[in-house]
Amino acid sequence: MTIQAAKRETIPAPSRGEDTRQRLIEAALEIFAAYGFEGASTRMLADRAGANLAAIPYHFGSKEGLYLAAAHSIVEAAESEMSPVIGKIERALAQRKLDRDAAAALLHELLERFSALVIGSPQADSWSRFVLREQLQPGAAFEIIFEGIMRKNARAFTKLLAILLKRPEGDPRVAVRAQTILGEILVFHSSGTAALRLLGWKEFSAARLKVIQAILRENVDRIVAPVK
Amino acid sequence: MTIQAAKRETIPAPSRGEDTRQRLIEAALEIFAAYGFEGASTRMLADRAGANLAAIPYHFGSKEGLYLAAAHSIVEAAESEMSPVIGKIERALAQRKLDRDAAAALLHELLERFSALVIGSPQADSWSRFVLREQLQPGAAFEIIFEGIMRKNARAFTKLLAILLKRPEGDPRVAVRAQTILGEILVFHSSGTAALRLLGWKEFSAARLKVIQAILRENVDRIVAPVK
DNA sequence: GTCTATAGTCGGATAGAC
DNA sequence: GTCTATCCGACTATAGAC
Repeated sequence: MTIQAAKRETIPAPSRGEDTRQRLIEAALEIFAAYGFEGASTRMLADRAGANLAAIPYHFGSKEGLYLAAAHSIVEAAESEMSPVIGKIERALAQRKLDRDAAAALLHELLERFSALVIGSPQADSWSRFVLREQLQPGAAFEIIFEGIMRKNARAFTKLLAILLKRPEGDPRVAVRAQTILGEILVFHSSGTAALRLLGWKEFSAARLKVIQAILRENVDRIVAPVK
Repeated sequence: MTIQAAKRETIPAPSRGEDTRQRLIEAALEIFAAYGFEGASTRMLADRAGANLAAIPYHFGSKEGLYLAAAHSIVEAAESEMSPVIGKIERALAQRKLDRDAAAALLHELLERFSALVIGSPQADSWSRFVLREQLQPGAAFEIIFEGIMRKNARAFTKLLAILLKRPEGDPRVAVRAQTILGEILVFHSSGTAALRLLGWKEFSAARLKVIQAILRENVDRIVAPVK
């Protein structure tokens, strides 16, 4: 193995420019999520990244270019986080007719992973807020995120749900129900401030995430339970 | 009855200043909801209200003063919309021990009213977005809204839920479940853009609100159903 | 690639006539 | 109370030295 080949396999030593670029994207995720596009100034962004103001137009063309680059980085991160479960579900759906128990197990795994991502991980806090803001005022970044993550995940989720509810996949009632279940998770972010206050909590610790996940699981089991 | 007394009972002829003030608040609800505090400019606000730029500092002291006045107006509107149900629930809780069926009926009424408010009414669209943005970045307006509406409504909701779940009111598992159920409704706003696309809908029409409400009701009934 | 300096724009708020 | 005109600060983007 040549030194060149070895280098390609390990983390490549980032050039100075590439490093600045990366730090700017990380700063952008935090700052845009916290203050919104207009609320964030290029000075804030550069300061947080430890970079120069002029580095933004240099690397990304404009403030908006940096914003879109941040959206892309969310897609990449969410993709790598969710793709193991999504892949497993897609393979299961393609290969054989899923029975109830197998479908329920996959559904639980999907929701647990998703709730941990949305509620638990401190890094994902910025992602959720960024996405939430973009939904409030959808622009080019919304297209990137919707096509990059949401469509594929929702599709896998809806298919599993259709099996459990014994309804055709295209039934709008299945899709609506999928949204309501996702809402049970997302509320802890979109209304997180109010939720924490009403619960008398200071933050969503790991222990509390477990409490939430247990209830989410119970709710879902009851919602998809066969009618007797 | 004197003319003066008659005037007091009908809508009072608004003075020119009071009228401008009111139009500015209405514009503020729309514009701040759509673009956020920083994204909205005083020029946009004045134009939408058909008022002069200088009217904002004159009537409200500053752009922020107008923002807080808009928050207050949301509290008043939500109060008048929800208070009939909330009052009914509070009276029922105070006067007698509620049985399951009565509690369930009140819960359905509360959720139906709330979902119609959040998803259905076109005016409420601005309110929800305004509140959502304020949760993303809580400031003085959040206090006004939280203390003015959220606490009282959540309290009534949680008490009903505690009865149906046969658990003490203070049980965090009851409060968490309350949040998840609210999430089923709120998701159609906070993630409305994505939800509409995934459902293949253009907007939430009255007929579609009915579909959503039917599913919400079914979900809630299953969630609070007694364990067999 | 990174820096300083600055151009050019737009924002919120004010002054003062009416 | 309402208007026009204007100030002043903050912003994004660029130019050009290093």
